[in-house]
Amino acid sequence: MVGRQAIALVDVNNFYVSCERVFDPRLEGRPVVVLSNNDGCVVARSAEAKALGIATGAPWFQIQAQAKAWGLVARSSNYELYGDMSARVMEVVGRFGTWQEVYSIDESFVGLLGDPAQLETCGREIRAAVMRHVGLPVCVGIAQTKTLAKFANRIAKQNPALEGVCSLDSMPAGHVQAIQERVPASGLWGVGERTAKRLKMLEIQTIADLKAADPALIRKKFSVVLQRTVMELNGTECIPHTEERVDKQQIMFSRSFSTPVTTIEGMEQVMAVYAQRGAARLNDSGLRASIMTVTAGTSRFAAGEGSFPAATIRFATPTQDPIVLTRAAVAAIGQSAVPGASYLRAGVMFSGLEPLSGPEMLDVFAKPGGQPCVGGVLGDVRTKFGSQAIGLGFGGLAEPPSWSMKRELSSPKYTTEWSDLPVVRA
DNA sequence: TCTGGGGTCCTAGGACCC
DNA sequence: TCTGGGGTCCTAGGACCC
Repeated sequence: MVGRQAIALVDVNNFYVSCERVFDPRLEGRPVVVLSNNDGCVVARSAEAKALGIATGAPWFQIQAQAKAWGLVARSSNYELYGDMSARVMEVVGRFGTWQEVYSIDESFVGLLGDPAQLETCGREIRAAVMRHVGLPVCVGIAQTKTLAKFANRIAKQNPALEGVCSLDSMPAGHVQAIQERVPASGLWGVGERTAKRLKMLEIQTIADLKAADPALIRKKFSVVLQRTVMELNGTECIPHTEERVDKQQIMFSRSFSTPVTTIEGMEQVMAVYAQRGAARLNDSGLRASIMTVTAGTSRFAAGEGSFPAATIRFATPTQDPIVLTRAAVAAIGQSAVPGASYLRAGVMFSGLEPLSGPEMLDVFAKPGGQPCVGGVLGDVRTKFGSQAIGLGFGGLAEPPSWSMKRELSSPKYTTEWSDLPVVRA
């Protein structure tokens, strides 16, 4: 048989934890968790931590007390490290595919070609290559559609005997069927809690049940999204692969604070900083925005109504100018925030995006051949001298303000800061 | 005291037009 | 007084994902 098409889903096992382990082998074999921003809750767990019964999303303050007794190690999330490791994994995996779609920070779909035996061999080669070049463990699921590749990947993860690779076509059909009859539909990519509950009312409980359901009925009662899932389960490709990332629709910068902000002036400071962080993202993406939404919120867990102000600003001329955006964001939050409310988070969101084009703005900061704008210059300075090197108003403070994010347990930026390069002694 | 941040896609409904 | 079909564009909200 020549050239049968298949799709592989390659993802890194416990990605954040595995990244930490590459640079700190003492973490090997120990329970390890990685925490969200502000060291709030658990976002990644090692197998040992899962075995302890620690759930994703578990608040750190609730498990911290037992950490010592468990020998549990916690790390703050270090997105610079993970982002850089991700790029390395994607590059290696991409070498094996006829196409590649990067789906998330630790997953990509790749197109493979071959008979079932070749496909499985290829999966093993991908796994070995990523381990050799990047030092991270991956699992590979191979099948005819994305939905099935995801499912195969799950089988690979849950059956150590498969050694990280599951090619659905190499498995006995009865075996696959048996698993599908056992696993609830909610274990499937694209089927969440809500949908699973509604499916149950139609006596559709397992993946096998869903696979056998009438696609037309599913579309009528649910959506075309779920109909596609049903068809993909039956081997018909319905979810297109997009090699090039489609243009972004929106760009956000949103964060919780380490301590509440209760004054209007305080929120104006926050917005001054956040608008600049958002503007920097716009600049990095080569985009400008015609709509900016600023939001803030009190704790979702506090008693009472809470306050969730939101204001939308439209710009007659799309912009990415941090001065314009900061000024507008500060004014908007000043008008919509409630004095005395105990705000815990804020964000800015940009939409109505379009590419920066043409040097229509005459600017003293213009650089030859580049985009002439303040945002670009600020970006260059940050790249060269560090992210805290320059900013406007409160965004230029060298010492972070009191409400800034807490990241007490962070590992060094091993691969992206010269000063954090690991030292090896022989 | 403490509870993440960033996205995508789809649908329904309203405004407006011919 | 009752009463059209068809279309576009935009927005809000739901559901899901990692």
